[in-house]
Amino acid sequence: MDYKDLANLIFPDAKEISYYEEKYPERNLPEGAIVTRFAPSPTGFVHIGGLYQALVARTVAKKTGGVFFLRVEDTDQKREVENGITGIVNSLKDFDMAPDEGMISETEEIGNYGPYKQSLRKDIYQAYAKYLLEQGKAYPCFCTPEELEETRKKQEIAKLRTGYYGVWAKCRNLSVEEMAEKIKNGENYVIRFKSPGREDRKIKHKDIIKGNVDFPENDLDIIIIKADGLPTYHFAHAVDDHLMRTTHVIRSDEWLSSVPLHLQLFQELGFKAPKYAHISPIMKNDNGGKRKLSKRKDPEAAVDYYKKEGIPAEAVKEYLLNIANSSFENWRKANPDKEIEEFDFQLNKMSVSGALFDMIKLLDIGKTVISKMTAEEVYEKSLDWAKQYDEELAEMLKAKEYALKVFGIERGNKKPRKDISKWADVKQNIEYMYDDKFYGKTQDYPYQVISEKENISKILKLYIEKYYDEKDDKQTWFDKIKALSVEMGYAVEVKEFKANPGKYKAHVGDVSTVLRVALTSRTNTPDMYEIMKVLGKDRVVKRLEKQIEANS
RNA sequence: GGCCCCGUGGUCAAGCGGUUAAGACACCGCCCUUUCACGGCGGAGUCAUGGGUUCGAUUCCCGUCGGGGUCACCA
Repeated sequence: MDYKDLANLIFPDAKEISYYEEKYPERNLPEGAIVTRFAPSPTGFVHIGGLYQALVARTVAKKTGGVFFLRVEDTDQKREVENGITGIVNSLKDFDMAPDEGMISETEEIGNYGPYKQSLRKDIYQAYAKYLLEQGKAYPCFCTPEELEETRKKQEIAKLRTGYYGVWAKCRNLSVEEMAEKIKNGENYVIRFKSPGREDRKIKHKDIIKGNVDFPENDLDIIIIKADGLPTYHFAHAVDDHLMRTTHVIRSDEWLSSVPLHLQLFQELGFKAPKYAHISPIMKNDNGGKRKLSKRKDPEAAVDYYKKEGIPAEAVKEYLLNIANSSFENWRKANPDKEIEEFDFQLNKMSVSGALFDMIKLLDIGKTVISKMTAEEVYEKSLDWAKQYDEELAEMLKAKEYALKVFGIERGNKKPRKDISKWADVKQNIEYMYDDKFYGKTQDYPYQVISEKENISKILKLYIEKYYDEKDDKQTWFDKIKALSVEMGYAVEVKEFKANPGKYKAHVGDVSTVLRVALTSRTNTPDMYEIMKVLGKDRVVKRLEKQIEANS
């Protein structure tokens, strides 16, 4: 009995690895093309950190004419969640980041390097495990969880490194006959990798992001195939990224310390190792301390949160890209209208330490992103959002022509307004342009400097009777407000008012405020001239008259 | 605890032996022929700490402290 016989005993039906090597040949891509993947587990919603990794991975692949694929790592069936894959696929779609290859629904996939769902690749892993077994580079281990726990305790008491290595690796030195015997007796077992490493030797790793990192070699005989026949992450990573011809593994930096193991696995399997880029996680401030954004505690950790809040996907991507490469910001300033894809993203420029998540900055980017949209785009997107999350708004937006006019106010100028940072802001921003909302609310009107009732109604009355003409152009319209100010005895210029503070009680801006408040019930709105145009004469007069009445 | 990573203003960060230590968000002030917003100008605010090395350290080395990761039949 030798290793070969043992391998046959364990995996009698596994194919030769040459079969898979031929089935998944090197990719025929242009020089320098980078192949990356996003490889989440279907264990719940997509985390913002996951989206971040996916964005980075996709960006470098796109930039180099490579491939970005989605592989689902569902080797832990206990943690699996219903419709987990759908959630992942949809989240990527929401951010316009659909993969070139991989899963596209719960059961379907595209691409020639699949299956892209690990639970469907059992045969492949077993073929490679068999390959290692044949060479004596792997062995079955019969230790029970209880035994493992016991050795761990012993190690702890003796203040030794915990784990399955050296003298603690009991099954490592079983004879082939003993192993075969136990298997035939029906004992449960897993397959372990027989590590050739030594803890007292160093291994050098050059990470694209972290730079040079030296570790002790791995000497742990880690499990590669679990009792259920499925591989562990480490083994699946080596086999899959080799067969799928991944060139760059971009993943969260919690994997950094597994690099010695992974490199060893690639080596012993006879694979060429990919390049690694370990991304620092996105953090959050927690009572003065930093911690990773947590799925349980932080709603903003879930990518769906941004969708619900109506923060444009584009803004989230820009924000993330900004964390990834801070030069993005300057590039964006210089190229306000270019597509994100045109930015020359540099993997090696990514920060080595984790960034604190900054919602305020994100919302600021949201404002800029939305300010650049046309009225039509704003309309479509806020309607899409409203249909899902705000019925009332959806109802308001039914009258498309009118909504377009409202969204068109001060839009498209060289200096567009930036007052909407997310779709959830839209309603309160346009509410007063809708009569049922405007009249439906009882509220104290925030008149400011000019607050005496008689003056207010006098201004409004005068304006309607003497000055207001719907056909005026903007200059005439404003000249009339000035004339009204003069007639009321207020300063016609703010400058003049400031120069002679004792001389006037108020100025033209205060008169405008009275009109604005009467017309919209608020003190800050976009350009009043445009608002009045959109409202139209009848509605303007009606609103003003109502205030005259209220102030008489 | 072992191993590994990190530490520039409130936040994201450029800089990598000699700089008035960029820029962005936030904050404050001023300006911009109506408010708000935008925009412009200006302001406050930073190299964790102690030792080296050096003519000179934010930049290099070591220690300390602080933060993070990892040590599963989870990924």
